[in-house]
Amino acid sequence: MILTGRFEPGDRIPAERVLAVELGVSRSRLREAIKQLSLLGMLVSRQGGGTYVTSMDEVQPLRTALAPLAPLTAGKAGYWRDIMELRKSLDADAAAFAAERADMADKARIKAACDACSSAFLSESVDMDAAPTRLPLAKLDARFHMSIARASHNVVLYQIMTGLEGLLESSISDSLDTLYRLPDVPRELDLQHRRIFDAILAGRGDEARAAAISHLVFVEDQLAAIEAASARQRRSTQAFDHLKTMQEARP
Amino acid sequence: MILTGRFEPGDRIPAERVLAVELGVSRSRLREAIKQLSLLGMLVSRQGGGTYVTSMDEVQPLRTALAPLAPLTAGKAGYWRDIMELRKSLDADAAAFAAERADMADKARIKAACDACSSAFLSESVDMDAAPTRLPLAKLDARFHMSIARASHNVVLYQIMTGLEGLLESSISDSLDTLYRLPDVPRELDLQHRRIFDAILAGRGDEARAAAISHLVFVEDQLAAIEAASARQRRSTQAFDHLKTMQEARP
DNA sequence: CTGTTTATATTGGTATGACCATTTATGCAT
DNA sequence: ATGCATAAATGGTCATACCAATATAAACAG
Repeated sequence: MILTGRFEPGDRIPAERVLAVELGVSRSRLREAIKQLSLLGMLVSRQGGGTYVTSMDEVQPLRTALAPLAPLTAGKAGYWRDIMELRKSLDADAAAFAAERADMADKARIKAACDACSSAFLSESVDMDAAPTRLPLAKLDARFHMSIARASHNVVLYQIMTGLEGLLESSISDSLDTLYRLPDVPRELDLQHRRIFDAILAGRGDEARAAAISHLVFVEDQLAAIEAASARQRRSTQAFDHLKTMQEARP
Repeated sequence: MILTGRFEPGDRIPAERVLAVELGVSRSRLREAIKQLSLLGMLVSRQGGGTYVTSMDEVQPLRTALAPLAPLTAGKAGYWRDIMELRKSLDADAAAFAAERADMADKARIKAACDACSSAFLSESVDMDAAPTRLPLAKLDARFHMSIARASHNVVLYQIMTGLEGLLESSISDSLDTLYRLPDVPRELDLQHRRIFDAILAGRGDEARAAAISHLVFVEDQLAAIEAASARQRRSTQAFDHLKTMQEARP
């Protein structure tokens, strides 16, 4: 029905009880179908409010479809390395395409996201936990990259990068939080962001690509260092526990 | 429960009526949850048989999750161009990583897929519709690229490429079928495949990357030509119909 | 007449019980 | 032990009722 145009994005579909009799099925069966479409992000239900057709422009099937799978990857070491490995290519493409195709609205969005990152990154050092309304730094950073992906005018690329972002976040949210609290890292990240943004603004695709790659390499290295440190910490703790157990066992 | 290891891949989970009381929810609610996990490919139900946990090794969440969404992309022109644009990067990465990391089993799989393509491509010209058991050429071609993706040892890359393959197929299956029936195209495709395979076998990453890119560019060009031709055909047919209508209207 | 508050109706979320179709297990006769 | 018919188990569907959140309509105060 959505495909045939009976329901436009944003429309509210008939109530379950109504649609069920219209389709000649029970409400249970209809609900199971709606659940599936909701999982794909095509429908969204609000209790008491109704069920609405998602705007296809902003449907993010990858993200929504992958979300329930995230726990599977939480534990896996190396999973985030796979993601970052891909992002080096995808972000590079996105930056290059954005440099070639971004219109004024795109550039404005990128600038806004970049500025938001700057102010957050640079003010973080002075007033630590200031406004609770402010988004987490990781979210702002992700938003900047997503604005570039959107400016690439490649919907598949945009959706995949959105999905990967969600996966990465659920995979190593702790390390991501740590990343922005390292000394001098926010300043460096902001510099790299500006370099990418300037290249896109100037329409220099190759330069944007190179800047994106070096940015991702930097982030990857930092994350690797954080992971290694936390692993070292774990081993140390375990060793200490072991030692304590031995001492207690010998009173 | 799957994550905590209570249910191993291949196990049969308790009956709905049993599991529902164990979890303290109604059977309807449990069924909706099972439907979602089934959509993700983690569970598979057989009426009368039971519900089983899918082997996580071969779970292809993207493909299964995106399948219902495919019709949305069928009509959109330019959608396949977005996909191909990405594949140029992803296939290049996959080939390069495969050249660096493929073990003997990987190489054997790639060789098998490549040989299957060769025999199918080259025999097609002599005996058209020979064995009905033989897979469509597009499937064989896709399998070759997937074997490379798997050899990259990057599970995220593998899943994304699998998903994109399914999307591309459902997006322009007609044009894909036409592609392998063009004169001299199968021979050229096979040559390019062999070039990629040889580079991977020899462990030359850069060469594999370059071969993959030029291969994708070739395919993209051919598909563009096919699409353009079919569009021309459509316009011509419409014009003819219009003409006929005018003539019939003036008896 | 207007804006606010309250009451009612609508709607999604859940629970329960029943029945059907298919598969699997059981038991009987050979 | 084997083969077949019957019974049990299991997923698929339907119908009904009730709960919770929301939206709409009615009532009310200004």
